[in-house]
Amino acid sequence: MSGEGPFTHQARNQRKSVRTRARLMDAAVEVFARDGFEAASVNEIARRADVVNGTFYVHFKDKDAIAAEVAFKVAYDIARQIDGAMTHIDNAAERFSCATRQFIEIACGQPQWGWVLIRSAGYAPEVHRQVESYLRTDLALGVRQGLFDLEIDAFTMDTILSMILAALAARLRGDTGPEAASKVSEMVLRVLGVPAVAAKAFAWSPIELQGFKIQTTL
Amino acid sequence: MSGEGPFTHQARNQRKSVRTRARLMDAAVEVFARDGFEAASVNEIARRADVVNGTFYVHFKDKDAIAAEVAFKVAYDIARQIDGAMTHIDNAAERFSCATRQFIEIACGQPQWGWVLIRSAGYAPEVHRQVESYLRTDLALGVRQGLFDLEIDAFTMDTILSMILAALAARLRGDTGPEAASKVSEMVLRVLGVPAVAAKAFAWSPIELQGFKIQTTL
Amino acid sequence: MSGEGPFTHQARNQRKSVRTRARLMDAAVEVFARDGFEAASVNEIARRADVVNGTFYVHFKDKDAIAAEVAFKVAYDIARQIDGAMTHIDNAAERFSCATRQFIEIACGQPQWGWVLIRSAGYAPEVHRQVESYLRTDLALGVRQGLFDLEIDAFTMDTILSMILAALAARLRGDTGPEAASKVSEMVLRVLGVPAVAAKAFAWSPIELQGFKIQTTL
Amino acid sequence: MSGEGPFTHQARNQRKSVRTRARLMDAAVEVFARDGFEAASVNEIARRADVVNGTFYVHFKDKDAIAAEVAFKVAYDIARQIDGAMTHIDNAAERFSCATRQFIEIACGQPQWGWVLIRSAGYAPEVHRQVESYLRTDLALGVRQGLFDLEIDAFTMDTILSMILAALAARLRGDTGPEAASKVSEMVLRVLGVPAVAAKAFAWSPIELQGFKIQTTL
DNA sequence: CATGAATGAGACTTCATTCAT
DNA sequence: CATGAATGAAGTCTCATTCAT
Repeated sequence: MSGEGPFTHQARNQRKSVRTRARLMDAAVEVFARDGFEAASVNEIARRADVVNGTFYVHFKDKDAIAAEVAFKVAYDIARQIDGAMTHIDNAAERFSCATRQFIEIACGQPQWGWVLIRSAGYAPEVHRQVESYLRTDLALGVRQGLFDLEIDAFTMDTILSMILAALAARLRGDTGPEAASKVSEMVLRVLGVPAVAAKAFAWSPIELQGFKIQTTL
Repeated sequence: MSGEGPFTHQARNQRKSVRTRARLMDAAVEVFARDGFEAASVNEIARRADVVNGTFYVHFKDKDAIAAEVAFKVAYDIARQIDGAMTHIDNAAERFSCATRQFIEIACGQPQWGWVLIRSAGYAPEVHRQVESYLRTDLALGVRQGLFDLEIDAFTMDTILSMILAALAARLRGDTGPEAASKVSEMVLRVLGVPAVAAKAFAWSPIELQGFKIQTTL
Repeated sequence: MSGEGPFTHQARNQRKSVRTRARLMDAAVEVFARDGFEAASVNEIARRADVVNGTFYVHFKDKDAIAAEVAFKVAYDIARQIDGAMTHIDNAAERFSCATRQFIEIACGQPQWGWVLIRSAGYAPEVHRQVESYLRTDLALGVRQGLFDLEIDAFTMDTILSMILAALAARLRGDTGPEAASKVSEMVLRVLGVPAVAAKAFAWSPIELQGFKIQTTL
Repeated sequence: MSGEGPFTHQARNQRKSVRTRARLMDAAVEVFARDGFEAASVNEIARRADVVNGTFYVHFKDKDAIAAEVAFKVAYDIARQIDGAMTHIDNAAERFSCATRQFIEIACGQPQWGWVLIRSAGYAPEVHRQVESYLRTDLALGVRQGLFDLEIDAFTMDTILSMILAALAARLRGDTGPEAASKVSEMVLRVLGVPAVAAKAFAWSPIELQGFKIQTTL
């Protein structure tokens, strides 16, 4: 067991079964992040959780089960934190920019969670759909506010999400610095029809990136 | 062997060794496209190529080797064809739009090649870099022509490529129709700073999509 | 727990420990009957008994222990009931025919018990020996009465028992109807030396098949 | 590898693949005979055949596949040998008695093959059906010859086969001596309606039990 | 070159059983 | 007594890879 992951931390005062389950989930995050779903092995997850092979199956039916649960929890927690921190922002462009930048920074702060989000597309597509639904709310708002002039359909959502995830991946790979979040925000705002100058302003405005800790819900 | 794939076709008059190699590559395209790199098995590739598994290793060092070669060839051939068909276009926005739309349509016409391109990110990153270098030429041209106002750096390239591949994937999944190519072209042109009206014009202008056949080079 | 099995029924007014044990035995009957001894799992037995797997080992040393006990009780109860219902019959051929036919019908009425009897040969051979000892009494009587002319040794017993169990299995599989009991009775009586006409008469005489309920003894 | 089994012997001059396959089949006979189908493990079969685990799957799809093939070959070879040795016998009672006695003795001479035949009921029912079909020919002949007066239906066949296999099992367990074959022949002939004296005569007549070697066909 | 049998590591999964609570 | 989490051995099966022919 390499330290204590977020799930384990959250479960520290619960009964043993819950703690073991949490250790398995933290281990799964690490393994899925590093190897991807296909190459990840239940054995490796169990080893990292410091339990024997068979214990895994006491808690999860199979690899798919833990993968889905992990991906969902990761997405949910990040989304919830971002959302909670933006209740006071009304302008859709600002909301979008803020959410995107926070999303990327939070995910970078916990690189394994970031990779899980990126890779979950293959095995837990509902996670991306959930992220899209969060995004879509603000984009639709922007259309109503007259800020955006692009039709927000499934294809648009898909494309925009792929831009954000590409930026996240570049950050996680170390190919780019923290400016990536603003860069991709600016690019998306341009796509949405925000004039170049305004797009730059929204995307690069100083925001207070809350030093969110990953705080899981079980 | 299910018919004759592009590589096999190209090798039809060569000596046996070359033909076997080509059959293995066609088989690999099918298998990687269908199963992805991890889930693909050498045995399955060999079976589809109508050779025994040992023969595989006469021609390729391992699974990674054939994967890289296949992805590279696929990307190279598609890029070369697109490029060759655009020698007469000077306007960078027009070139980009044309290239993107043709790229997507060609890849859709040979869905397995399309999937290989998308999935190769994981196991043959140099393929994406090559595609990017093709794109970059036109984007840099656009900047020189004063059409684009975005700095064309590695991050920008990466993001734009992810948009195009997202559109291709949506097409291949059947989530969208042929309009996806123009849609994503328009979105990228907006990103690049082309005014909305002009972006729409470039992206949706009728072009003659050459009925390119996949024609491989060995 | 699917309803209430015979053992559970019998234990309904006893203290909890006894009831748990009975539930495990009823569950074991179901599982052994359905899956056979090898394929049966303690986990499955416990699940059906609505206890956790650890509880199993409070009551039984291992799988063999419950298997033996279940098989023994099943055989004992059926035999006792048949025997009790024949106190008024003196003729050995009639006794045999009656016992065989009732045995098969009772076991068919509770198919799981039937399968346990058949399959117990593999893991609880003493059960068959017990059934044989019941049979042997009547066959020896028949010899003394001059009805049977076959030496009643262990081999004979074994063969006759296999005939009866084959008939029971055919009934349980649904390969044959209720006439199987009389058919096999007739066949055995022929083996024992009863003239064909008499054998037929004994085997097919109407008897009142008591609607025995399975009533267990703990 | 404990010596050389019949299949291996037969394959001794064939190419390696055939020999390995034969070794696996001989090993499977041993393991199925000793443990039964359920308890038999592919690992154990491979170990006895002196090949590694994975080699098993080069030759057989799974445990069912080798079990079915082994059971079928065993039954076929024994039946063929018995049949070939009785071309000169016309009387059905004599044929039946001879076949039964030879069957038991041959199977006893290769105890593992005997156990496979007995146990194959559970996993390769077609084997028993095949044996029955051999038997049925002679029984039907007996009816036509006026020797037997019992209707030869599926249930009758099933019961008679169970008698013969019970005798074989008793022999294999060592519960009885060579007289078991004649004893069970006599019992079956009585079932079939042959008068007691004649049944004894047929069943105990001296026959020359060919010292058949198990000789397999691949 | 091509064959194809063999390998052996390793993946997934089940299960009888133990033991601290 | 009952719980139920944990164990670890064992089993099934796949697969990349090697090598003698």
